[in-house]
Amino acid sequence: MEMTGGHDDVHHTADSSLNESMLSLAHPYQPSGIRMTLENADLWQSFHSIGTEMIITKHGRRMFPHCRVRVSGLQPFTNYVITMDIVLVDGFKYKWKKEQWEMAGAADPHPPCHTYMHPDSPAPGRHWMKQPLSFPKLKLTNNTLNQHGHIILLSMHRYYPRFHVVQADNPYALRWGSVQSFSFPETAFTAVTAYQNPKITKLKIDHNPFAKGFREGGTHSHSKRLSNKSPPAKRPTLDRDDLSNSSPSLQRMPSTSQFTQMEASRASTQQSLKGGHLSGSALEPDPSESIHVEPLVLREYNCSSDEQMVPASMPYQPYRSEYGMFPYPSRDPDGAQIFLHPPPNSRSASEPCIQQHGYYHQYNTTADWSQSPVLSYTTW
DNA sequence: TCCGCTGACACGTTTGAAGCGT
DNA sequence: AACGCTTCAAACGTGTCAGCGG
Repeated sequence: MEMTGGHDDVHHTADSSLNESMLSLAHPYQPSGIRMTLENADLWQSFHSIGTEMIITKHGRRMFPHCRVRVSGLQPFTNYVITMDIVLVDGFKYKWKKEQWEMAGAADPHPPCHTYMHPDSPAPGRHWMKQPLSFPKLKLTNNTLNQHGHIILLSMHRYYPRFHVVQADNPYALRWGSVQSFSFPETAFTAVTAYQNPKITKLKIDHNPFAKGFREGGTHSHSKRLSNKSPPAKRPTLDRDDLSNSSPSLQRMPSTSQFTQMEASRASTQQSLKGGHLSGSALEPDPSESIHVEPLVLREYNCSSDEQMVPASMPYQPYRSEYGMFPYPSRDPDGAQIFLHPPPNSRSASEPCIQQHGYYHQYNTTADWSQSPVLSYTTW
């Protein structure tokens, strides 16, 4: 079993991969050894490189690829709750035009977002670290009246999944001092009710076993099916979680920095986007900081709740901005932000907590934890 | 007219119960 | 009786398409 004390080597490995600009932002010590790795990273990268789209339907649609992560650095015998939510990348909506996504104005008002709790929660750290955890049953919907706990998204808006590791014996006794949030830029996607990019369709058909019926015949496969009935297939036990087991992993290495460093980082990010042409999603790193599948680096802030993010290792299909500016994110307008409220008095009201690669978080301190509606939105 | 959304459709996959043998 | 394996059928999940509505 992977024990907390055994990660020093990995930390060193990752730290040695820091480039100069990142080193200048790194904090000399790390407050937490919790790390999260995206297991099916290469699959995500395949989609990310052409612009991931996720279908949302009234009754809920599963994600594909779904999120599969490995956690390490937990205390083996301490209980943790692991949750996932999906937050807006920025404050814009998009449209598919001329074979690419481009901005189509400000984002629509967003409904409250559900937080999806992993069904194993709460569980001791050794359980979480024993094997990768995935969220294959999570469904996305555009039905704001959804009563099934599906995560509500808006079509034509960009999102990314976010994971929270909370030290807690039960979901009703979360300890704010130990919340760690993780996100992966390559998991950003555009929510759609129908696929826009045919490349995405093809990639999904190639990788998703549920779509095998569409592998041949292209767009005319539907009519083909009508005349080519095949006998019922045997029942091979195919574990969808194993579809990308061989994926190289993207590792999330905690590092810390402080507010002044965040400002520098933001300035750097904005500078990298000069010219108005987006080099990628709002989560996309400066290309000069792009790291490949080697241990990745993130920037994190030493606060009660951290969000850790690593750059994607592949360029993303460019987004065309009609505004000549980087789609600077909104303040996480969905309800999920409330999940990250720190306990009262834990930080100043205006202190920004996280800003990485253009993504900017600021804690809302208008509600304290005891009043947080997160649990009422949490589903598992 | 354009564009996004919805439901029907047929197919493959998953799941769990039932049956059988050891 | 308990266990493990196989078989079967229903449920589920998928992308495509036509039609609808704003």
